[in-house]
Amino acid sequence: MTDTRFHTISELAKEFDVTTRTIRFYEEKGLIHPGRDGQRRLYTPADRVRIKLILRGKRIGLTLAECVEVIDMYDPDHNNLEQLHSLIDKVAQRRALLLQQKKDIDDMLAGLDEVENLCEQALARSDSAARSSIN
Amino acid sequence: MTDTRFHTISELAKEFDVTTRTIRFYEEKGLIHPGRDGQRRLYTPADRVRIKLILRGKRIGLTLAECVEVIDMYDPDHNNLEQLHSLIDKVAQRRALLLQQKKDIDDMLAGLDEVENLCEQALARSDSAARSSIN
DNA sequence: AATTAAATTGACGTTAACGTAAACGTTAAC
DNA sequence: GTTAACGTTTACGTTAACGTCAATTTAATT
Repeated sequence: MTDTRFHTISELAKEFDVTTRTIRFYEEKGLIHPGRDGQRRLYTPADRVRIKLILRGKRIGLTLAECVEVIDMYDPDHNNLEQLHSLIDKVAQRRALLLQQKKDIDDMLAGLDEVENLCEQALARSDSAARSSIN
Repeated sequence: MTDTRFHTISELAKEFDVTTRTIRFYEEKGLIHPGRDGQRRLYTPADRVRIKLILRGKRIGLTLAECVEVIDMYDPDHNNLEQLHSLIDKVAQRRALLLQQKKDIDDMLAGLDEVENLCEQALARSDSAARSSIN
């Protein structure tokens, strides 16, 4: 039985379709902390999840710093009341940003619908033009 | 009656909460083409809309180049069949990206819900701890 | 043992999207 | 008529997020 609890850097790079440089860069910036087997990096499932969350954040336009912010919300300091309150505030702010983004996306999707309709109409017109040119 | 059909650069900068440098930069990059009154730039409502679309695109993480791509979809070359088909393809691709982003956002929102619940539970616990410390 | 494939560190390069500063023109107000 | 307030061009600076070598080390294969 091979130990499937760890991943190599190239496995993860392939899985997430990023370069190994990218993954090492995330470590440079302190976003992940893989262990080592001698010199080589070993990534736990937890590391894998963090990378997944980072890339999800990036897909919606977060900076790496913002990704960390969001990810850190999952692992808060439960001992400090002040921090809990500021965390709640951050959650609210982030939620507002995300809802704005959803609206932006819906607006764009609606725009794309229109564009598509215009295309279809234009195609329909050129279709009938083609048919009449046969006669 | 003052002519309200045009806007100055600072009006737009204030409205959209960007710097004038930003607006001039978009012109440098060919995203907008304001007219001139002598040396001064004059922005039409159409220019204003383009800026609005650019900023909407940016909010969901598009690059300026991608913003242009999307905006150009609204103003296609209706004369060319090939271009119409490639436009339809682009619309489909963009739609897929946007739907992925919506999913990412929904996932994050769900995550934030969880975090918020954890916060509330932690607060509830410290509340009861505080109450019992009164007795 | 020698080759090959994968990983590592270090360093410099690159692109996008503006920021910032300098130096100058214009016009509205006092 | 001069001081603000606003606008313009030119140009160099900056930050984030990697890319791209180069030089080595380690591991696996033949």
